[in-house]
Amino acid sequence: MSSGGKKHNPATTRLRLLDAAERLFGEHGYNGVGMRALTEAARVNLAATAYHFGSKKTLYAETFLRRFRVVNAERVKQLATADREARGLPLTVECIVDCLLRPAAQVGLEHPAFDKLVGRSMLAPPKFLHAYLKAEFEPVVKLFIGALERALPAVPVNILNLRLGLAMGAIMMLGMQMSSIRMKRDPKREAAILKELVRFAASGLASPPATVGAELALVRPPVKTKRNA
Amino acid sequence: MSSGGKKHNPATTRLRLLDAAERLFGEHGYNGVGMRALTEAARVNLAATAYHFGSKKTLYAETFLRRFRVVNAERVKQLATADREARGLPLTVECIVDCLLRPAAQVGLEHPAFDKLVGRSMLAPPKFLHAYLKAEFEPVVKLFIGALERALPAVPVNILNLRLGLAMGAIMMLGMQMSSIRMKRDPKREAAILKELVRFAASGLASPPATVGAELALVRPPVKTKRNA
DNA sequence: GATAAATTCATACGTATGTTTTAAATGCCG
DNA sequence: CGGCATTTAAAACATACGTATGAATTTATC
Repeated sequence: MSSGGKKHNPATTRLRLLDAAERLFGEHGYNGVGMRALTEAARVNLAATAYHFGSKKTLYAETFLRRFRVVNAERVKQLATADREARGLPLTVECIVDCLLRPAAQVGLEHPAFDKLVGRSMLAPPKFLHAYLKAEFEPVVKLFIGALERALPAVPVNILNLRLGLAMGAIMMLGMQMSSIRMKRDPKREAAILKELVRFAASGLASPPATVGAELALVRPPVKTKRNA
Repeated sequence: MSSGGKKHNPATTRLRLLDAAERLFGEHGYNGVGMRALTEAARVNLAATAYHFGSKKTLYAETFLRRFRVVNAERVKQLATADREARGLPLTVECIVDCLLRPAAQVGLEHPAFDKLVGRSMLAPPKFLHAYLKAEFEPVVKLFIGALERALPAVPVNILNLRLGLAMGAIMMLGMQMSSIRMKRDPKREAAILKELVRFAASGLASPPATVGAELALVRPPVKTKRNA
């Protein structure tokens, strides 16, 4: 770059872009929003995206990571707290599921636009997102699967993996419904719905396996990585 | 149209378009596929979409309806059969859920591309799809909610509605996972996974309500229609 | 207050978008 | 044969796309 340029507010441009991206990508999908519409909604120059994020794709990825980083950190923290307070005893399934879903519900309620974005783009993320998401989620999933294994020794781990996926589908569905309803926030109602969601997911996770396990051998085929315990 | 034109095969053009649309829209989303790419993949003239479907949007909608019509018809049929064989007794939850999920799993396994399309576009369908989908799904949902009410008199109907939505999220999640795995079809394994899914969903549906019900009063706000019982 | 770095700006580039319009070419039915 | 529906190729339509450029302007540092 040469010199020069005009900065109206110090660093709000990044945030304005992220907020507009969260809302618009959630409403119309990645390919449904052009840079013109996006930058105008953010009241920002067309070239600002390239300057602050490098490309539209990177902005999209950052829109996810900004929130998921805090969600996943909170998940890990709540699970650790619960684990500490249990003093060696295995956690209940409802407790584990609560640690998993509460932080997501929290962020979803505070940012309904993000809920919509997740529902729209998380089930089938564009290929360029895979790397970002894998890095962000893998360790968290590993942690919770471990806790579930200890809480449900009777359920084979591959079935736990399958069921955890189903539970994540459920929460996305709920997020979509909630975010498209739009009403005044009501802590009592929100707590009740979260409780319902936790109950639903925990119920499914803890139910006696429907299969002997051998027939399900490959719900997920073994991922071939170098370091694969 | 003037005159002229060349017809290679009698009426395969429609089908080739629908098949290519199912695959490509599932892989890249509605806005991620251009008419040029689509018609070339279908080995069909660029103008064929306009001729047979009128527009890209209509083709997209027809891609959904072609399969959902058979899925929903099969759902209704299986529920009716089960109801007849029960001779007045209320159906079990697992049976109802089986009637709901088996036809979808069937079609999903036979057409993995459609599974992908559903997972990508069903949670947050483009606005122009709403009308089509509502007309296709509303009566079926009403039917199954009725059956669930009879099977689970202890669970308030608004909670049933919520949970049914969660269950649909779970099956979409499963469809996505399955369709992205890709392996030789294995009837035993497929049956086992369907059983797992049914178990998961039925478990969640039948669990004792976590809330007293009043606090949840408006999971879905009352839809204001003219004819609203 | 000067100098340099960071940021914003307006604009332009090349390509792709969905749709429509030409025209001619083909198969089918009566 | 004459008419009809379908398919094709080719081109044009106006608009939108994501990104790059280089200067203008603001902020930071001395």
